[in-house]
Amino acid sequence: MDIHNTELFKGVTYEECNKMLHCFKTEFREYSAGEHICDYSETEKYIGIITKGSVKIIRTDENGNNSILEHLGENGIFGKYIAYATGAGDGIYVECETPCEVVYIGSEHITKRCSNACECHSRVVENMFDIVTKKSVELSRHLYVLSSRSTRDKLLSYFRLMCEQNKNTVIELPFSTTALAEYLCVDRSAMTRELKRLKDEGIIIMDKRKVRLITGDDFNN
Amino acid sequence: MDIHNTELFKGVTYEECNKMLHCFKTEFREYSAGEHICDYSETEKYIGIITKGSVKIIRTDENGNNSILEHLGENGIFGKYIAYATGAGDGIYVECETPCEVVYIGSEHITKRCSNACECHSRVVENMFDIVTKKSVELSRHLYVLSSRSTRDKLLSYFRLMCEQNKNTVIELPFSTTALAEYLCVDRSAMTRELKRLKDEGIIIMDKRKVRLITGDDFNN
DNA sequence: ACTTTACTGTTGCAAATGCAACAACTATAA
DNA sequence: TTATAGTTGTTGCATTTGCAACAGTAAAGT
Repeated sequence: MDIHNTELFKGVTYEECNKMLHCFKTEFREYSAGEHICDYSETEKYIGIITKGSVKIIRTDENGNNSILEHLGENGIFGKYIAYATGAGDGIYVECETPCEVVYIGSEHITKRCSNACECHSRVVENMFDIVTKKSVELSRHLYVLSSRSTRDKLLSYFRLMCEQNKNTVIELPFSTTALAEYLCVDRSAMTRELKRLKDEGIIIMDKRKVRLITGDDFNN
Repeated sequence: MDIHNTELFKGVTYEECNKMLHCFKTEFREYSAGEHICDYSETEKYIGIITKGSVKIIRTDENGNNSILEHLGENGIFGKYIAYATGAGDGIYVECETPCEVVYIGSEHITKRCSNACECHSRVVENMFDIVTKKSVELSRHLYVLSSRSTRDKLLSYFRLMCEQNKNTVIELPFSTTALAEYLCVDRSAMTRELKRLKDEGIIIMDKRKVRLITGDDFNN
């Protein structure tokens, strides 16, 4: 994906974008699968935009256990403004998943205005706010799901959120059930058991990764 | 608190701030305790800064149950850029807690640059990013705590985060234990039971809202 | 001073959950 | 093809947890 078409430059013409990119002194780098891209603590002064491939944001806790905080594909963004909480002995780093290309931009270029006060620059700032806000909503959604006390309710609120987002009563899980259990922070086997109950009780219909929610008001479509 | 001293205008001189405030066409309003300030869905085009008193952000779910998403005191900010996830039938609104004063600013004034390209305006943008990022970190911290599977681990990771933040092995809970249970999304009585166990096992010492974590390496200070 | 509301501590019990372990299956790489 | 790693479904069991209920205390308002 061309950097001109990424979310950060949405609504900006090709020419304007080029001018800005030049003005921003961007850097470009390529990585191969498995490569360590950077430690998150180093990203205090720049953002990275993934224009090709995918990366993982990984937390390593004091005991050396890894957990994946996020998958970022094309158009994904990390670094300044996109922060994660860290515990005491924890480290967070960015790792290349599939061969990828990253464009780096110094964060001061985003906020500082050049003397021209170009209109397009305002647009970039707006876009950056959109991106950050979207991330917050994502976190907030996750929190919303986790605030349910039982596995059953976690599953149901997750399904409901997804259905609402897709404006549909059928959803396709974006990851494996193993990963879903991780997302919901519950034991996988216990979750499978609960899914079985939901199926048996006719509350959901599930086929592979397709899930249909059977609600009281529209069980016939 | 004077609007000039709020986080959004940090690092901006009094005069510059005045100019901007004039340029921004801010609005000012006062509310009395219990008053409904606004529905969160209306805040698509502005932000509100609390210069006096406090407000609550409240979610009402489809069954009419209320839950407090956040308390905001002086310097607190809500509206555009500060988003919350909503479920299907949920509504989110802002309610006055103690008599308060709110300054409203149209969000377009923050991102758009005026023709002067004043330095101070960049500073405001930076500050806004800081505020939003801080919120994200807060969400991320909450998520981190909730990702523990047991009540015990939730308590411990919460205590550890607090200790680290305060650079101390003693913390003072910022809310009642009832509210803590809500924050951890666990049953209050079950949590009290677990706290008792932690005390009995000598892992924590607790007196009212003061908690001391007894770790392996520094049990004597 | 009295009323009311909120907070805290406790307990019994049924139900939910994490954990461990195993087998079947799929996908991927060698 | 075989080997290897990852995913899924299942079950027994000990433990944790939510829930309901009650009593005592603290705080706040009238």
